[in-house]
Formats: sequence, structure tokens, C-alpha cells
Amino acid sequence: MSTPRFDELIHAPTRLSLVSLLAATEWAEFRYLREQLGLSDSALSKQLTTLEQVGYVEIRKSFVGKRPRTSVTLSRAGRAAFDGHVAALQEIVARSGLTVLPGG
Amino acid sequence: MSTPRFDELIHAPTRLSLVSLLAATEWAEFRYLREQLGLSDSALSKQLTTLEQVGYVEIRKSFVGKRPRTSVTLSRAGRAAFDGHVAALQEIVARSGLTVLPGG
DNA sequence: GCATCTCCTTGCCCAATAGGAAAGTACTTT
DNA sequence: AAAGTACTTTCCTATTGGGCAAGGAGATGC
Repeated sequence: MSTPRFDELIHAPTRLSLVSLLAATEWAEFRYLREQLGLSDSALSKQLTTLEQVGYVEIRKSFVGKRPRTSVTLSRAGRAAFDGHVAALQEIVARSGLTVLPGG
Repeated sequence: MSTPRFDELIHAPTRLSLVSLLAATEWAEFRYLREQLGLSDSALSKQLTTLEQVGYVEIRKSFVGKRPRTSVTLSRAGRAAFDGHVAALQEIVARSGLTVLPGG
């Protein structure tokens, strides 16, 4: 269990899906992410840069044969932030089931 | 169980908390919401108007003694959208636990 | 009876953000 | 030499959320 901590950066729809995907895939390739998320090259590139700048992902550039390949993984900080955010969401949403009033 | 359906309107942080609160409280008063959410009058008023315009909340104005009181409740549509959105979030987040790769 | 207060609502402004389009970079392939 | 791959960066625009301030409609204070 993580400490609930709402993270605006992760919350934004695209990044939530992106980080969630990364949380499930160890290293993921640029192309794979782009297709899964239905994003343009530029949109994905920018989001990855953003996430890298705050230290949530690690970006590794390598070559497959002679072609460049960009791979991404969640950093420890990124995973912690994601887990914390999910915990925060659960806390927010949990409220919605707490109260049972008559005549509902 | 609701059909997962990501709802951008509900997803925004303030409205997610707001709708979640409403989902827990039957009728809620303006003041209560404002204090729970730490919003200014205008910010809350605008969000409520937005939610009302798409039919997610019902706003009822009445008097307590001689003072006006604004009360809010989630409509059926609002609750459906909220439930659907929560289901969508769960689906997104669920992915993050699915894959186990060797060498993790 | 005019000013002030409550309880919102509305208008104006601004800063932040996200994404498309397109150009740029650095190679590789044809 | 031209075109393609795999991104990155720049430019632009549309949207949004919130602060601040003014409005408004009746209640209350002096």
C-alpha cells in the first residue's frame, strides 16, 4: 500500500494511460506506446520528455541493427508516484460508497 | 457494474472530488461543498453550472428561514457517468498489475 | 432608509496545457 | 540523390480552470 498522494501530472488522461501502460510493461518501445495510446509522434515525445524531466521515467536509446530505438521504463519515483496516485483515487472514490441514506 | 466509460468532464481533479462527494451525500449544500473542496464561491459555482448543463447534477434553490440555500444532488445521468468513469479508471489501472516479465 | 451582509452568479482576464502540423536532425535504404 | 525511419522541436491554436471584481436580490443593522 502506498501513501495516497494525488499527482496532477499523472492524473491527466494521456499520462495516466501512459504511466499505467509503463507500470505494466517493464521496458516499452516508443512505437508500441504511440500505437496503444493513439497519439501522434510529437504528442508522445512531449509527454515522455515531461515525465523524464520530473524523473518518473527513464529513457534509453539504443540501436536495433542500424535503426534507433527509444525505450522507456518507469523509474522507482515514477512507480511510487503512480501507486500513490492510484491510492489517492481510491480514497476519493471510496467516499462515494460510504453513506447510505434512507430514501436513496 | 457499470460499463467503463472515461469521462473527461468528471476526470478533472476538482470535479472528480466534487462528483465523488455528491455520490456520497444525497443532497449537499453549496457551503458544505465549498468547504470540503477548498474552492472559492466562483469556482464552485462555475463547476456546478457546468455539471448542471450536461445534466449531471440537479440544483435546487430553497430558503432556510429567510436565507437562500443552494442544494445539489447527482442526477441519474451523473451517477451513471461517475460509475462508468470509475470503472474506466479501474480498467486503466488494472493493466498495471497484469504483466510479469522475467528480469524485473 | 441607506449601508452592509449573505449567498451566490457572471464577466473579465490570465497562465497553463495539450495536441496538430510541420520542419529539423541524423542516419539508412533504395 | 531522393525518400524513408525514428523521433524531437518549434509554432500555433483551442480549451480550461481559477482569481478577482462587480452584480443582484433579499435580509439585517444602525
